[in-house]
Amino acid sequence: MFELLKTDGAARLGRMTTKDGVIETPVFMNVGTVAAIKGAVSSRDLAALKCQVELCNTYHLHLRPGDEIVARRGGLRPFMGWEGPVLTDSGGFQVFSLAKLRDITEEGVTFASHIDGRRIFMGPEESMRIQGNLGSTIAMAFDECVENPAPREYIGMSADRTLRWAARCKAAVTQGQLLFGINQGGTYSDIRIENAKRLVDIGFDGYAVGGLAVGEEVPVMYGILEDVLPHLPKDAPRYLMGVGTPGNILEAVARGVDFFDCVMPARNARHGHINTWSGILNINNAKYGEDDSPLDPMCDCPTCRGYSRAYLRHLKKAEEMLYMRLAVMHNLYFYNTLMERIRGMIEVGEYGRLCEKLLPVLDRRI
RNA sequence: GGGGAGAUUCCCGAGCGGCCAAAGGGGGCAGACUGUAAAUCUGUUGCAUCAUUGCUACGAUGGUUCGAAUCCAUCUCUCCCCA
Repeated sequence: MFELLKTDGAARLGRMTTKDGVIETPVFMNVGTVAAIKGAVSSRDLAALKCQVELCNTYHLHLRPGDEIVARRGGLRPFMGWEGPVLTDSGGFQVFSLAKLRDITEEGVTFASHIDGRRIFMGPEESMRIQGNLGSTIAMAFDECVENPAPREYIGMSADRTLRWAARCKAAVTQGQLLFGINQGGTYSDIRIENAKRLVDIGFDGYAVGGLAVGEEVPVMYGILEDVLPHLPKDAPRYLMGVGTPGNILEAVARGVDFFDCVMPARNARHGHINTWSGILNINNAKYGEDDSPLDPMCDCPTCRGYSRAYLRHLKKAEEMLYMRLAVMHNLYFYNTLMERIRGMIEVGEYGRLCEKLLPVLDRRI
């Protein structure tokens, strides 16, 4: 299962062994919500991008193509041609992102499908059944992700309900699937801590911190991590959901997080923001029109090995889909390489030095 | 040769006496994006100025008017129809 190999301060080097493959942590999971990385990047490409885990979404795949269709193809992994581990998000984030299209009760959430408006009910049992059909390596508990800031009494009520849902998820999870519980509690540390303790009492294969990076200030997020992580078992992986920028990841690893996922590298790439080891480059900018250097001279991803900024900018301006593919591949490679460097530096006990070097640089605009 | 239509800001295109530096697109420039309803969204786009404001602009020139992109005259150029 999960082995903690080494620590460097609060930063952890770990290894999670699953039936679908080994995950070296800290890890960044590459987001393919509908069983596809947006930007025409295939599961085959992912291996060349040092991806370890692909993340897919329960809600989206339940709507289309339908989880039973996926189940009949043997699950997500054979369906999308990815041989490594898959984590499925439970649909809890859609309780937040589709807030205008849903209604919550103790039993679960009724969504108006964003595709055709038809009513979809999803509660803990439904989410577990769907994730079982999807055949993911790791299933996530069905939770309510609440925007920040939110009134204390709502957060308290919601976190309690999410906890009851977590217990129902544990009872309903498909045999052979790993299940991570999700800590909630908004920006209120006492609610978070109490919630974390009770989550640990139920017992999960891993623990996620959810409901962060949804409106609160970044230092508040770091504070919550400092308060909550010490209450989670050391021998279980911790997953900070939906985070974040390279700087966010460095800071969170320094506080003891092992798993990450985020749409940023793919979405930002599609929109022109390119991660480099000197900061964020916006390929839309006119100054790159005749720049013959690669996106990042320090990068050896397939994009940087073959194409110039001038060409990428042209493809972007011409709205050629090749732009997206090349840019998304670069950013994912960057994130996965960042995680590799993080692991390497924890291993040699120099994680602090890596942070000193990279933190002032990676999230800055160039 | 005869008859008709038109020339607007980088482009297309609306406006047809004052509320016009002039709608709306496009393009350009810039910004946002954190468990993806996102190949999306926002701002900006004559010059000068912090701003008030000033200057230059609706093919050209002249005119009518307190006031013209809008009305009149002439000119230049485009397009369509008939011979």
